[in-house]
Amino acid sequence: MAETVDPARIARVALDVPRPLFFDYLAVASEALTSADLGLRVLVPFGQHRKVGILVDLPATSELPLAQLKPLLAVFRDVRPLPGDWFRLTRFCASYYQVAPGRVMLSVLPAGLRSPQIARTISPRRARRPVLCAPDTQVELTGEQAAAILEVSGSGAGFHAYLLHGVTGSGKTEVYLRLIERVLETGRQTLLLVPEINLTPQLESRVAARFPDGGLVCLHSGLGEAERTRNWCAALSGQARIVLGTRLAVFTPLPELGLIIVDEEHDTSFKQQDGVRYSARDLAVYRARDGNLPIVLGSATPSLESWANATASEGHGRYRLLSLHQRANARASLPRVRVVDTRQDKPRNGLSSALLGAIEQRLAHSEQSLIFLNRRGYAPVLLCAPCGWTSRCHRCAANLVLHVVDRRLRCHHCGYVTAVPKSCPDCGNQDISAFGRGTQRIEATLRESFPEARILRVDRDSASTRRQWAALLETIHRGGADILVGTQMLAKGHDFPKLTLVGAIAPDAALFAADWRGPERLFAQLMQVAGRAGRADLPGEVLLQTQFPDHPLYAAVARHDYAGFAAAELAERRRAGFPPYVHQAMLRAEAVGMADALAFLATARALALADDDDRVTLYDPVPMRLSRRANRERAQLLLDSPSRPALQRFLPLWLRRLDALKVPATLRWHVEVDPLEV
DNA sequence: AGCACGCCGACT
DNA sequence: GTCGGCGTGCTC
Repeated sequence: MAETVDPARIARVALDVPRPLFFDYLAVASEALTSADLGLRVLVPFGQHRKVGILVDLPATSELPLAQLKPLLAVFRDVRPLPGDWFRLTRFCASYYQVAPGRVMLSVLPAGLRSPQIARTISPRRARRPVLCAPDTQVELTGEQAAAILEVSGSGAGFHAYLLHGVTGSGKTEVYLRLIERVLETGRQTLLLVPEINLTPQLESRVAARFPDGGLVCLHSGLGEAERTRNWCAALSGQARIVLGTRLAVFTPLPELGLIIVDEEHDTSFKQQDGVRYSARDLAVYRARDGNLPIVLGSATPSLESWANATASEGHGRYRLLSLHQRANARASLPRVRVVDTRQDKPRNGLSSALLGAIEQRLAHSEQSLIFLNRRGYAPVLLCAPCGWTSRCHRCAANLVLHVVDRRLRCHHCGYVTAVPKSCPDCGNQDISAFGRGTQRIEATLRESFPEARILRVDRDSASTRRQWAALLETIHRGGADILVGTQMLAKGHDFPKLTLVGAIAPDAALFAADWRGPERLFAQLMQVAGRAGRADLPGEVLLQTQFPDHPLYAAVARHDYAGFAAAELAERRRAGFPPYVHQAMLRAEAVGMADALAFLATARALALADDDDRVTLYDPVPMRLSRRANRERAQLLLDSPSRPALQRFLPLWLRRLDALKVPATLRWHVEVDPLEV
């Protein structure tokens, strides 16, 4: 029975619970609430506990009798209320990604504002308005850069999405900086999203250097809880003028937001992989449209989704394409890419004679080489040839990787570590051998071939902490290494002035991977790592070792032809019915037994009723590619639709039916919209 | 998600 | 007789 009372008697509160519900409380007389208080944090009794929630409404009536409502315990007024556009963003995120709104709203708050202890007073940052420093006069803009800046800043206010496609070294960052400068001049804030700040510390220092007192704050997981809270509050209060952050920063409240930039927009780390599975890039586009402001997506190798949006024929010009073809430093030319046919030039221990020769040349000239291999460890598996035993993780459907550095076998999926057996556990044979190659093994091979060279391995094992990573970077910049061996960690935007040779040892694996996004990722990786070679006045060279020297992907890399690659790949996607030509969602289940997981998915599939939209297709449940991880069996069910609205309408109806299902206690399931890993 | 309440096996 | 197993169900 609904009761009607004075408007401000009932406080509707969002809480971090998995159900799509808000909870009603009684406002206490001493704390009169008005609509100006919507967006404040409140403390409420919830079950046996107290929880922090967010005041989302002051409804006239409640679904529940008033007698069942508990009173609010406190209303926090230490920071100003969350603004209306923040509510629209979090609610859009909740509905698009099929998550409870309260979950989104509370999980994106910094920990300091989520804690149920009475919030400590948040010490204000020193309040200084930005003082703009003069633009670097040494930096001469290229014509393309100037045109891009003019187009973005000349379009006036209002929503425009731009795809800034710029080859490595073409000066995308300078374009960002000039745009930020103009936005600051108009008294508005900028949100600059980057993939992983740990990997690109130089962007942070560049922005800080350009706007030395420009109210720059960073938001990423490397910050302590207190600092993150402080920076978040500085953004909300308007003190911070530039927010530089990782995916979570897309939710930063910015009352005077005037521009959003997403750097390396193709990077998969913009997609949150657990909890609320959102794409920060896509939410950023929503946010720009909602706020009626420009957004710039920048990349040397845009995601095919964005590229399609920016290509007149495909995306009907939804995004405007801004191209930077020239390198900003005119003397620096693009590296020459050479394909090494490993059927002719058979690699010994992974390295072809062409590559060895090229490294030797660089050593003779005191230049650096980078050997790129996306495989950590010494060897991906240990093998007993006589009986066929292989080192397998007993908790995952994966091999244990041999790490020679610490004489251990490691599972890269669950973290299991064990000693290297002295003999085969099955047959006792003493002669078990390392099969395949990882970074450690290549490093060892290079030490044998070039005993006098200084070799540095850079992967998640050698740079597991921020400090180690910084130390490695410092060594590289100092010229303290002749040969770098590393994974894609090394591919991210770093300038290594003396680096003139890049060798990709085994790119073929990704070429025929089960994942249809493999080629897109491989192309981006190769372009990115190739971009490390030959800056300044030293010409660079890239060697790709492959058994398929005529493959169009490598030919496109050699021509530095992103557009050609993208057109071919999009044609293939269209033919095969993959995104961006269909929209996908993935229902995933994990349980102790595979049968439980598959049975749940089969039931779920049957719950799609005949009267549901027939433009939504549900495929058969299948075990995931890594079907067992950390002793949990995993399976998934793919859904797709040529119509995004049709899929969006179907999902909540369907998920409500799934919620009502009784499932085994150990079974966990979730749905992911726009999944990246299929 | 927590964290209750709620009905069946081995212990003092 | 009780302690406690974790199977369902609610939290305004």
